[in-house]
Amino acid sequence: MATPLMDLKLPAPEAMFFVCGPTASGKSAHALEVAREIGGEIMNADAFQLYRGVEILTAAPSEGDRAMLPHHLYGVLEPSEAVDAMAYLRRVVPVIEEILSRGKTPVITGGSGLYLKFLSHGPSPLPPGDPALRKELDALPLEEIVGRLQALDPVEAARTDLRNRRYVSRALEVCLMAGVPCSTLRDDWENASEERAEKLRGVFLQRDRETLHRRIGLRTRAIFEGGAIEEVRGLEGAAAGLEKAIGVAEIRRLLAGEIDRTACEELINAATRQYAKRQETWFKREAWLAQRIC
RNA sequence: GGCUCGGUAGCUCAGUCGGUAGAGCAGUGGAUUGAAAAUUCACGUGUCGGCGGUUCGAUUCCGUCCCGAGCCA
Repeated sequence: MATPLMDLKLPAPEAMFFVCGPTASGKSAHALEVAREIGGEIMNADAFQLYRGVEILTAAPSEGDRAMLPHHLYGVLEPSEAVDAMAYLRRVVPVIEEILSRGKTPVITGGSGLYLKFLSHGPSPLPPGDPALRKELDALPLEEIVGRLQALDPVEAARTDLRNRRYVSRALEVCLMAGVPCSTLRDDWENASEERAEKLRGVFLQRDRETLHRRIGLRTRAIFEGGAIEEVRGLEGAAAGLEKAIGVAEIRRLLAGEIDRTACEELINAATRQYAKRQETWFKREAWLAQRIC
C-alpha cells in the first residue's frame, strides 16, 4: 500500500467495521447493536458531530447511548476550529489504534462520505488546502481559473466538472502548491486504494424514501424540542465550516423574525432531505458496503 | 346582498393582443479524495376552477355557477 503519509499509518481495513447511511436512517442505534455483538466501541465519522456545542442541532448520540458503550470523537472540537477530511483522519487514526490495542473493534459510524472514504481508502498525497490561495482564486472569474487549470494540467481539467468552481479551484490549488500536475498525484492514489478496499467491512442502512422523510421530520422536531435554538444563539465566532451545518442559517432567520417556527422547520426538513439524498447517491457507489434494507 | 380582485405544476406565481403554457421552490436522478451537513450537473403535460356561448380553434373573449381575499351595505 503506497500511501506516502510520513507519520500516518492507516488502520488495517479488516480491523474496522463501518456503519454508514443517510442522516436519520438510524445509524447510531444500529452501530450500538453491532458494537455490542462484536465487542466494539463507537467511532464518530460525522463532520459536524465532531463539534462541541452543537450536539442537539447535529443529533449527536444521547447521553443514554453514550453511557452504554464508549463513544469517541464526539464534541471534541471548539466551534472556532476548522477541520477537513485529512484533519479528521489525523485525529481518528490514533484513537482507532488505541481501541485496537485494547482488543476492541472500532465501529465507524457516520454519514460524512468524504471523511469515511479517507479512512476506508486512505488519503491521496495531495497538498492541503491553503486558505489564502483559496481566497485569491475565489476572487477570480470561473473562466479564468478554468483556463489556468487547462494550461497547467489538461488531464485533470478534462475529467473535472469545469462548471463546479469548487473542484476547479481545488485542482488548480493542487497544481500550484505541489508544483506538479494534480492528475499524476491522483492517479497514484487511485491504484493504491483499490487493494485496500477489498478487505473493508461495513453496512449501508437504506430506508424507503417515505420512511426516511418521516424520520427526518421527527428528527427536526426533536432538535427544536431539545434546544437547538439556544445552541445556534450561542454560535458566535464559529468556524466557517460549522456555519454551514443544516439548521444554522434557518434558525438564524427564525431568531431574526424573518420566518416563523413552522416555516423554519420546513426549511430544515427540506435541506435535510436533500442532504440525505446526496448521501444515498454517495454510498451507492461504495460497492464494498453490504446493503441493509431496514 | 352589491362591487372589486384572484382561482394556471405538490407550493408561490408569470404568461398566452385567441393557435392547449413556464419560472422559482419542492421532488427525482447523477457527480464527488484536505471547504463535504459543502459544492455542482441534469430532469417541467398540468381537466390553465366547473358548465355553457362566440370562434375553424378558448386556458385567453362573453355569460353563468362554485371557491378564496378585500371593500361597501
